[in-house]
Order: sequence, then C-alpha cells, then structure tokens
Amino acid sequence: MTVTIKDVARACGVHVSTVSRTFSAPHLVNPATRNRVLAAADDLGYRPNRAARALTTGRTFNIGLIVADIANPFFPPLIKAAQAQARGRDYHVFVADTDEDPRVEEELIRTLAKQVDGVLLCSPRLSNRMIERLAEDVPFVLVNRRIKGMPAVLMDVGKGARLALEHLAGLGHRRIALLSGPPGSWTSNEMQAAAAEMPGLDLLFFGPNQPTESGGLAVAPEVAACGATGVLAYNDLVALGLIEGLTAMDVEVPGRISVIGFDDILPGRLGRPKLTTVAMPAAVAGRMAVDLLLQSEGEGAVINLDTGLIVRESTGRAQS
Amino acid sequence: MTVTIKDVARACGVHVSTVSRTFSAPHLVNPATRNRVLAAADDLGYRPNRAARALTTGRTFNIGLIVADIANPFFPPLIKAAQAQARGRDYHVFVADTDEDPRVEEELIRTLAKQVDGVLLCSPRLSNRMIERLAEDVPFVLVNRRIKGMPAVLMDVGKGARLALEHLAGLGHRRIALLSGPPGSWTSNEMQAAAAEMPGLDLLFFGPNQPTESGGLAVAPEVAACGATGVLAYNDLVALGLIEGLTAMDVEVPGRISVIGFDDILPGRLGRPKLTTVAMPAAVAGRMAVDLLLQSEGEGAVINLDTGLIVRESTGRAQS
DNA sequence: GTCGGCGAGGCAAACGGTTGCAGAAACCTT
DNA sequence: AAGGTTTCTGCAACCGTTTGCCTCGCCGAC
Repeated sequence: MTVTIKDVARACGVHVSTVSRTFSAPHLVNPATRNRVLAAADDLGYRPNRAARALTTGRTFNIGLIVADIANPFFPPLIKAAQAQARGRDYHVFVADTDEDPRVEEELIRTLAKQVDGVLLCSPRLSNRMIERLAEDVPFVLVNRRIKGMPAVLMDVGKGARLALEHLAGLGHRRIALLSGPPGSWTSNEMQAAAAEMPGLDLLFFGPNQPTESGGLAVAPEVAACGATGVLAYNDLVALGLIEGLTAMDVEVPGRISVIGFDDILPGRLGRPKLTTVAMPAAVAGRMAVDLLLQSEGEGAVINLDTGLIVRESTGRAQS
Repeated sequence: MTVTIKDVARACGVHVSTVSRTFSAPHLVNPATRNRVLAAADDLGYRPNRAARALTTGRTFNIGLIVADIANPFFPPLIKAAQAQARGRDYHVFVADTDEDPRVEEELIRTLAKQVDGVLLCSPRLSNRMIERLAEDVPFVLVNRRIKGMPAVLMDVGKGARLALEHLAGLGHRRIALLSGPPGSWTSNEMQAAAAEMPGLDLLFFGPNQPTESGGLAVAPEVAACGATGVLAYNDLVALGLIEGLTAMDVEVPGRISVIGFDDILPGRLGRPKLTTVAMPAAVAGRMAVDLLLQSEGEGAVINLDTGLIVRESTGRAQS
C-alpha cells in the first residue's frame, strides 16, 4: 500500500541503497542518477519512513516537550515557538502534560525516552536527583530549572521579583504578601530567595499554592486578613484568582491591595483591572531550548533570559 | 547501550520470540515462562522499542492532533483531555499548530501521516475536498467540521447561536452584529446559518475576522458605528478584543452594547465585565475524538455535543 | 602500460521487534 | 496404547532504511 524505497528503486532501475543515499547523503550520488531518483520518488509520492530510519540511525527526529499544565496560558506560546522551531529543523514534537504530578512526569519521561532524541523539561516538579537519574536515559534541556551540568534556559525570575517589589515599595507598600507556587518549583524558590534579600520590607509568605486561579481564589481570605497592602503572586493565574476572590469580598484592587503577577499571560491583559505583572519571554525560551537540544555541542550551556515589569492597573499607591 | 528483547531473551534462556510474545500476546506463553521473562525484563529495565514495533505491525501507537492555534485558550483543554485519554490507551500525541495557515496544515498532515495511526483535525481551515484527499493517507477524526462519511465530533454551534440571539432578543436587542471567524471555519458558517434563520432580527455581518483579540479590536470601530446594540462574536477572544476596543472608545459594555462570545475560555471568566458566552465542551470533545479514532469500528460515526449559554456580565437590557 | 586513486553504485548485514509455521511435549480420548 | 489435540516455544523471514565494504570503470601520473 504505502510506497517504500524499494518501489522507487525499482521504478528507476537502481539499488535501494542508491535511493537511500539520494535522501540521506545526496553528495554521494551522481547528479544525473539523483535527479532520476528524485523524479521517481516525487512521482510515486514517496516519503521516507521515519520509524525505519530511526531503527538504524538511532535518531528519531522527534523531541519531547513536557509541561505541568498545557491549560496554563503561560505554556502555549512556549510550546508553539518550540514546535515551530523544531519543525524548521525537520523535527516533530510530542507534547505531554503532567497535570502537575511528579509521578506522571516521571512515567512520561520514561516512556518517551526511547522515542525521542531529547526532551524539553519545562518547569519540572521532579527533584533534582530524579532528573539527574532520568538524564541517563535521554538528553534534557531544562526550562526554568537549574541543575549543575545540565543545559538550561532560564528566565531571570529573581530580577523580576526585585523589580516587582521595588515597584510596590515605591508606591509606599511595606507589608507584602508573597504567594508561592507548587512544591518543587524552581521559579517559586527564586522568587522567595530574591524577596528575602530585599531590605525594608515586611514579608509574609503564603504557600504552597496551586498555580491556578483556584489557588489564588483559595488564599484570598488569608491575604485579605493578613494586613498586607501589596501582593506578589507566583503567577498571573494565581494573581487573577486572588483579585477575583478579593473583589468578591469587597476588597478593592488596587484600591486597598495592590497585586502583581508573573508571566504576562493573555487573560491578564484583558478585562479590569489589567494586571501589573512580570513579563516572561516564553516564546524565546521555547525557541532557544529547542536549539540548545539540537546542537548537542554546547553541552552544559545555560542561557539566561531577561524579564521586565509591566505596570498596568492592579497596582497603586498604598493608602496611608 | 539500550537493552533489547535479545538481552532479555539471553538473560532467561528463551528465544526472542518468546519474549516478544510475553509482551504482545501474553496468553500464548506459559505463565511460568512469562513470569521469568517479566522478571528479567523488569530487572534489566527493558522497554519495547516502539519504532521497531511500528515497523512490523504498521501501528505506531501515536496520534496526531492538529489545531489552528495552541495559544487560543479554547484548545488547551481539548488537547489536555485528548492527551490524557490517549495516554490511558498507551498512545502518544503529536500536537501541531498550523498558525491558521491551510498550507502549513496540509504539509503537517502529510509529514505526520506515516508516523501516526490517525489524526484529530480540530477546526481545520482546509477545504473539504483537500481533507477528503488527505484522508486517503491517514484516518481522520474531525472536530468541529462536518464532512460526509467522515467520523466527527461536533459541538452544537447552531443551538449556541440561537440561545445567544434569543437571549439578546429577550433583552430587547433588535439590531445585532455578527462577527464571523476565519475563512474555512465550519463553526463560523454554522453560526451564520443559524442566525440567518432567526426571525425578527436585524442582522449585520462583519468578517472574516482574525479569531483573536486583535481581530476583535480591529472591528470595534465598525461595530460601534453600525448602530447595533448587541453583538455575537466568533469566539471569546474576538469578544474580549471587541470589548477592549469599545471600552477604549468609551462605548460601555454592556451599557451601550451587549456582547456574547463563544467557547467559555478562562480569560472570559475573569476580570470585568465577565463574558456572557456559549460554553463549548472542549475537553469532552477531545476525549471522544480520541475514542472515535481508536475504535476504528463505528466508521463514519458522528457525535454531537450539546452547548449552553452562560449569562454573565457582558450583556444587559437594550436602551430604548 | 601499469598503477593508484577516486567516484559511483551494488551487496548484504544490521536495527529491534513480530508472526506464520513447524516441531515437541503434554494432555486427553477411546 | 495409539492417535488426536492442545499448548508452548523455537525458527526464520520480514518490516523500511542505513551504512560499511567491495567492485567496477575511468582518469591521470609516472
């Protein structure tokens, strides 16, 4: 049914190896022959079978992309960019969603390992030790996670947090709530670490929180009660959920409490109040992570991407 | 390096075919032997090589999932559900984003065809004829597209549109703008067809529009100028963009214009005003589409999913 | 002339499994 | 006890490509 290298070979009276070479090492075959083969192949609608190719070469031309939650608007731009970049290099992408569950994440990596040439691990929830162990099975590139000796694309979360807190401080806020994310999150740790070093602030830590609107909704009462006038949330979803919750309790944002998120996802850019947030270069990260993975040279390269604060409507002066 | 069926065979003194059978046809091998094999396999950390398996069986245990734009919040829940369902059946999912470009879509299908057992085509932009032609290469299940003889999962867009328009009519709106989507969109056609049959309304059609906020933003001036007091938008993104644009022009929503979207995506549920919209069962569709694809019986089955109107804050009484 | 070198293309063995066929052993029947 | 089943396992071909090796013919150099 499907047309193979053999059919092409027969069609133009050469051996299969010649056809094979026409595609995988064109310079080894005489231009005249090559053209005949190409013509025949095109004619028959031949497409190389990647599974067969993978079997001999050991390269699948597939890469895995593992994220905690596709439905979190932070990831789609990253995925999209990674996929586009991969496609340009003739690779396909397996996208897998772990549902924020480290066990699922591990199993996914294990089953994917043999089927891909490498895996992009985005904001993993697995422990460093486990990741190192799995790295023996398949090359990784980490996104937003730092492990010594492993290639990674990082976003400068620490800087983002500092900018955000300085912005709050500049507006006169002193008592500030920090909503952390899920356990195992590198970005969450970075945020906390950066915040802890900021002088002159009265920091209140809440967490771990689910990295979704419901997570934000859930802490809203605590936040309202703790006396903080400024909040830095783990991500925009949490921030939006929080605002939702606060508004429902008639706590005005930014009137009584200023809120800053992280990621600069679409929902934060629409509606009222528009979210003040730290922009994360997700698309760039996706692109670079793919490049890092495919140029296996550069080994333990680590790329650091800049972040910036985007001031919109969810922050304002502290009431005295 | 990697452990194969041979290693396992050697490790427990049986022929490779026995090992193969313990995994692909366990009932054909003696329980005692089977256990020995299983133990050895587990011990060595053996995992069957899917590429090799695909070569002989012709089944890859992969499925393709093609969407117009991953970054449109409508799709991630669908993708997530499809992926989870597939994983439960031991399948992996290739997700591909076409950037709303039919040519990319076609090329993607072509290259994916040999590598997957079937493809979920979500809201395709390709022509019916082209889809039918590509269907010769690989089994499809369509999502939100109806082509005779092809299995599909449909959402009742017509009903959604009717509910939305009735709601507007009930609030006293008579002059209503309909913002259609991209060319080639089935849902857009369904909406228009349903709307055209509604009696007693003064319908204004605008389109095609980009199915994103910028699409909505772009038509805002026209909508504001056309005298309509109610709007039904192609999707929530368009609706949100429109509201954004109208608000910027000091046209109040729902004060002066009521807006209804489609999809019930996350951004519409947050912020102000919360969007009145038609809920689309995306996750269910993803799940069912996978099932439909994998149980190849049921051939040209078509599944129809219900939709419903969710009234929130972006609609209100018409001013007299 | 002979020889070395080179370019082109054929041959066949892999890659890691699956599967139809066949033989052996065990388990009935009568 | 012989014959017929059934159950289990080995054998080997095959899936579609790649690739190391070999051959063949041709060219230029000496």
